[in-house]
Amino acid sequence: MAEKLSTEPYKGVRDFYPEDMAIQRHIFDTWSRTAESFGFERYDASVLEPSELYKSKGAENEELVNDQTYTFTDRGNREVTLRPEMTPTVARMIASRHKELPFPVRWYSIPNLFRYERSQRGRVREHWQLNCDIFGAEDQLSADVEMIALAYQSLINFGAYDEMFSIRVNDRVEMKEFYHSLGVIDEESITKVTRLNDRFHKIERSEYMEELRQIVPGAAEAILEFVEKSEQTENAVTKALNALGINNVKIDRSLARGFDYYTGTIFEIFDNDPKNNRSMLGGGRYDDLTSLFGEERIGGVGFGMGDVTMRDFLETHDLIPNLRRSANLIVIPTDTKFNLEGEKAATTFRRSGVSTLVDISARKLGKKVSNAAHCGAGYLLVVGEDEIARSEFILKNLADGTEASGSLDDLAKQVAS
RNA sequence: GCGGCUAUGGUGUAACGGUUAACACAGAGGUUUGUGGAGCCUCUGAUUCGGGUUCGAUUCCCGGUAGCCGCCCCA
Repeated sequence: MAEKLSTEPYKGVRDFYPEDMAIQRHIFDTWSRTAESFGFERYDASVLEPSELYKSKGAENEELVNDQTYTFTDRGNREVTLRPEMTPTVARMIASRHKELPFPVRWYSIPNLFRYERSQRGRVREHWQLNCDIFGAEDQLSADVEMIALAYQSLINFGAYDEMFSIRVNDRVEMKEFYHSLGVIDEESITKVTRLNDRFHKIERSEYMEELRQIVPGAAEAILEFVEKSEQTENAVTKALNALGINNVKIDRSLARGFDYYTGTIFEIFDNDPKNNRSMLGGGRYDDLTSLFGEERIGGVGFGMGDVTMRDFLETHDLIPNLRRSANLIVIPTDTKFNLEGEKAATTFRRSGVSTLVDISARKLGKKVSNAAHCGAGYLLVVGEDEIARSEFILKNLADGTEASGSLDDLAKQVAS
């Protein structure tokens, strides 16, 4: 005997058994439905991209690509990366057709993304993400507000209530103006403060202040006050969201959102449940994603939300509905020698649009009936010697126990209606 | 990359260092053979791997591996 292969999936990725797939479909369906209800169009691309796409933004990115992505060399000696995020891809696609697209463009996608990292709660090596973007809108405020409203609505469409989550909004332009007003001008200090602010809710106040004083000795008190009181303030985005009836939104000056392309509004949605207190979704405004491709600058606003964090949220708040899906009709041959007659009968029902499964197992009739009832089918049809001989069948409604008899065509019409 | 915790049937759990490793669920079969989810009966099936301590290890120690939870990072 050869050495046994492991039944475990590859490190950090998941198998989707039917019960998991049902949840995954529910998440994807809800995402699509929400995005399309805002008039967004779906796009997709390959998981493979040339590595330059991710390295082009400087040495920092090169390191990121080398350490945290799946990158390999193909047989043609090209360096290839499994996409770790969707934004560069969609920027490439937009840049490629920017002359023919009717801006503003509203696009969404549900790509699978890969990152080479140690997995932990809420983070695995392959995940799916709803990505929504509005490109090239002149009215930036409206685009920002619509984007956040879409994110909000998707959670509502999962059955969430406002109290379950909170939307936190910040703005990089406003932060910069604030720092400048304090005389903090150099980029390095601003970057350090931003990075520290990102940990504001995680660390002790004293630790925060200690580090802050080291970076900006003269402005530490003012910054602390600004961050601490941010919830009591508002800006154009939060006011507009309030006007749309979205009230679980707050300014959060500690919000940082990494250090890449965001240039204006940034936002995250947090789970309010202490058991799952984490960010479920994040996004923001970027001025320029396309000049890398030699095209004019096209800005936009977008967000991404992951399937893993979404599922954690739904489980935490008990928002996963009963998703059991079985065939609507189970055909039960009384003996395996009638299985093919059963398949024949099933064909009639399937052609009428009734999902139909033939129980071709060797179990006894009583067991088959039990199973049909157990798996949640709506109807069952027994196919045995008498029925075949007379071409007349009995259809049983499992919900109320009633029976109807007739030809297969008649019964199929009845179930279909 | 760093740290902590865990590892027993398919799943979830139990077992003072001492008989045949227990229980529940799931699965298979039966309940006298053509009709309901129950009940009852039966069966299948496990100590992650490699060392060590011991008369004896699921239990204690060391290491590997894997998983989980943090840190770093977060696209």
